Amino acid sequence: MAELTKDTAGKQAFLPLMRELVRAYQAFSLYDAAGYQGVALTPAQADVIFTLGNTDGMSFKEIGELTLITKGTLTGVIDRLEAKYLVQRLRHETDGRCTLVKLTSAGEAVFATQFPRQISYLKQRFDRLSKKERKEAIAVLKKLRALFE
Amino acid sequence: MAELTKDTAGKQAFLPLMRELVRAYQAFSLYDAAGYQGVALTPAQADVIFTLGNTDGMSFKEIGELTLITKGTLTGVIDRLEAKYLVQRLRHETDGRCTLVKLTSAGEAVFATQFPRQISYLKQRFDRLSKKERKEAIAVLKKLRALFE
DNA sequence: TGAAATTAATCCTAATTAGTACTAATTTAG
DNA sequence: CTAAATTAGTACTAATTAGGATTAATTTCA
Repeated sequence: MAELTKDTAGKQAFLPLMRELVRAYQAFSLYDAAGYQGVALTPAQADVIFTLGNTDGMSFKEIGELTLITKGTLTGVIDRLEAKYLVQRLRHETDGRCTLVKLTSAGEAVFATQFPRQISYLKQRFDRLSKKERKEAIAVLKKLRALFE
Repeated sequence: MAELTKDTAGKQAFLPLMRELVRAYQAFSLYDAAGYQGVALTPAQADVIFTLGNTDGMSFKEIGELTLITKGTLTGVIDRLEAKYLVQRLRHETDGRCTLVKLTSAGEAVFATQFPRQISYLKQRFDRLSKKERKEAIAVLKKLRALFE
């Protein structure tokens, strides 16, 4: 294949696939975010609450790995959750570098009501796919993800 | 199906699919963003430059529809591109409410070099899929997108 | 042991994002 | 024709994002 130019670059065969990936994710993301309308949680905050639910707390590092929120951002997200008394920072028992983040009882209560609520909301749409379709979609998405790792 | 609780919600069969969708998009997005390292363009700025390339300019509204950047954000993105002398705001001929955004000659030059560069960079990975795999992936992504519209 | 390297979190900056309110221009209707 | 509704863009706020510098604590290893 010859070098691409500004005129040929836009005609590459992979571009429709790339656009569909972006559109599919964005459609999902908008739907998900709409589920938090009227709840006093942003998607990032809900992600943290849902990650901490049913656990005894996690370090920033662990939360970051599970939610894919980077450290600098996470400090701010936890700050705002702490200001709402939904999580608390605790000293780590053995490693003084770590901070343990844990749901407060108010945070547990929010988790207990909002987590099932959001999952039900998402389930409405995802359950329109058959088991076979879900499996096929997972296989395709894994293949796509593997392209970039 | 009974009401979900905080204990059953996390066990829904659709969740692995949802996670794969998020991970696949994020892997792509990180790879794409890495392609702009060392170029003085952010992904959003590049998106606008690439959208305006090979055109005679577009209104904010048109750019927003194509890039999915909302109007409030777009004002800032265009501000920064204008500060770099890569685009210019022009008065719309017939509709005084519109502003026409157009690449400057510097902007055209950036488009002519960076657009093929980024497309080649993305193509390296996407071309690891066969034509058949791409078609299958598009079909799956369209089905996913349709769930949320 | 003690210096060097690593790790965890915070602080800071610049940019993007959504959303609301606002101004100006245009279009629509009565 | 004129008042009302719509449309386009800007201004502003709060939150998220990445990335780099910094500080404190821990681990490694010579």
